[in-house]
Amino acid sequence: MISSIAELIADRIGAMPAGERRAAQTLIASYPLIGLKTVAEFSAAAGVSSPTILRFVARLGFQNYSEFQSSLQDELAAQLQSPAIRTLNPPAPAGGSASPMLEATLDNMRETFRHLSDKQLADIAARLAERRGKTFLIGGRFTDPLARYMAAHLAVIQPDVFHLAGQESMWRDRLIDMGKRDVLVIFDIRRYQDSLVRFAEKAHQRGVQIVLFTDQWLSPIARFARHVIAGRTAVPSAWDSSAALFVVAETLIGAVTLQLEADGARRIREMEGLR
Amino acid sequence: MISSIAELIADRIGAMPAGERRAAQTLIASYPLIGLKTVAEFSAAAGVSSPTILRFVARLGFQNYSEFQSSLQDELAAQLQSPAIRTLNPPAPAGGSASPMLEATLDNMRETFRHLSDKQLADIAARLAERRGKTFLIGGRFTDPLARYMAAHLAVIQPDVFHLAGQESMWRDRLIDMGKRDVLVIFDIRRYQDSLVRFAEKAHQRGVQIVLFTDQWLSPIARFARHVIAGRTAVPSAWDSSAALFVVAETLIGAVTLQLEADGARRIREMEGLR
DNA sequence: CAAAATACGTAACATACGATACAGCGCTCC
DNA sequence: GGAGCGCTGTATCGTATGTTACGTATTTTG
Repeated sequence: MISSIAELIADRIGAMPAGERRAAQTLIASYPLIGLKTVAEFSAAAGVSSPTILRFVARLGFQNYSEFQSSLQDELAAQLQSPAIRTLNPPAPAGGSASPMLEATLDNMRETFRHLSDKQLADIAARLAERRGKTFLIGGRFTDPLARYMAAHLAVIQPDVFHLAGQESMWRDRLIDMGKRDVLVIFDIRRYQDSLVRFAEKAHQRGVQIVLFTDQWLSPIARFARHVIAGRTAVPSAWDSSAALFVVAETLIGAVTLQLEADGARRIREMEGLR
Repeated sequence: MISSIAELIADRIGAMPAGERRAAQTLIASYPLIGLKTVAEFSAAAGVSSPTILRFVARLGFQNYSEFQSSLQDELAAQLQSPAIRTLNPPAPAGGSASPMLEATLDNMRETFRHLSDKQLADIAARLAERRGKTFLIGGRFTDPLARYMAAHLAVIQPDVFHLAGQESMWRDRLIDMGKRDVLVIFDIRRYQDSLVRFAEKAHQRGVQIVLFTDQWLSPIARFARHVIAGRTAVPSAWDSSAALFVVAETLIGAVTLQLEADGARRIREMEGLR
């Protein structure tokens, strides 16, 4: 079975005329980047004319050049997004690694943090630590526990931390307490909940700064969010995994704590005394 | 020093207007592929207009969109050519790693699963899937969200799943419903809560099978537990990490789901139909 | 060796793409 | 509360790009 364009080329390169073969070889040599550039650049790199390139992609079975490029991009996307399948060769059973679930989860975390700069985390932590206003947290059907988890920790080290629980109508009543100085932390992954989106929109209209934890496809709430954390959620299971978001949440909790300690927050010192 | 566009964005995202920030977040979320597509596609994905995308790349310092795309391609080329240096973010200065928090968490997970045999997980999953009795879940101050998370999932695929919330006196009243056929899942890490220990003991006396999620030093509840999952919790932070336990929980959820599907549970089939 | 078929490049064409001008809007700051 | 500024989207324009037609070169075959 042929799963990549590279294989497809290898399969048919024998039946190609000279010019197209040069195109094929050029593409393989720096796969797949040349294929993402323009026809003119591709043809120049291969030392042939533009039409030859087009005939080449046509011979591979594509209707036009765009379709060919889209395929390459999809392939690249699949590679970049799932590090586990990055290598063409099976990824070294290395100890026969027990759980594919665990492997996927670890990859998700690495990927999530790869797309998350230290600076971004520091910014969010600073915003949460800066105690001008209140902090609200809320989550969706399966992610609300993450909101609770974060709220439980933050509430220990600073005042005015509220987890929004219960019915939609209950949160809506809290909107009236929210303003520009406040922060709303929302967890929302597929399938995105309309109620949350509506709530986020209203909060946004009131000037509340939103920190969104979502998946890589971005909840529509991203539209209103000041900060977006996009975590990987794909695992070999019937469910999506929130583990990567969980780890980001823990990291943030740690950063906020550190920040407050550095600020010499009296609350922290008092707390130590109480232990 | 700034070596990748991703870093450049992270550096300047704070100083961007809302629309451009959405562009930035969209790009980071599926880096760098969206940036290789057309302006129209990029803008659609970000939910903004084309000019906003162009202003975004201009703000990053590029003369035009092509120059921006070329940079992305060069970056990608460098990345693809040397598979060893795959990471886009500063590739972990050998030990000093960007996020020691992440490294510690990943280690914790590997360690946790190393001490956790497949058979043990399978046994617990089987016990949870075998639907003779009820399933109760409860957690401590910071771990209760984990219990909620697990309950939220299990409740979807099987009946008689209850999360025990609220005051201690409230759970105690539920003891009367518990018997030999039932399972109680408890999350308890340092500092172990007396209330939970007392509750576990009483449940144990009633013949309830206890599945305990705890840390490597083992909560006193381990004494009464049928199954013990000991997760690593140490991280460079003021708090302990529950991430490893979280991943075990997700793994179990997946395993139970699979088991029930295999059993051909009618509920699962009906659920699919409802989607 | 001749004639036909295939391959390839040049040049003209049409489309879709990036770029720009402009107007409406919201926000901040007096 | 009003004036100014900055941000964003709509509509338009010019152009770079993919595409096609056609003529020449090259190879193949009888």
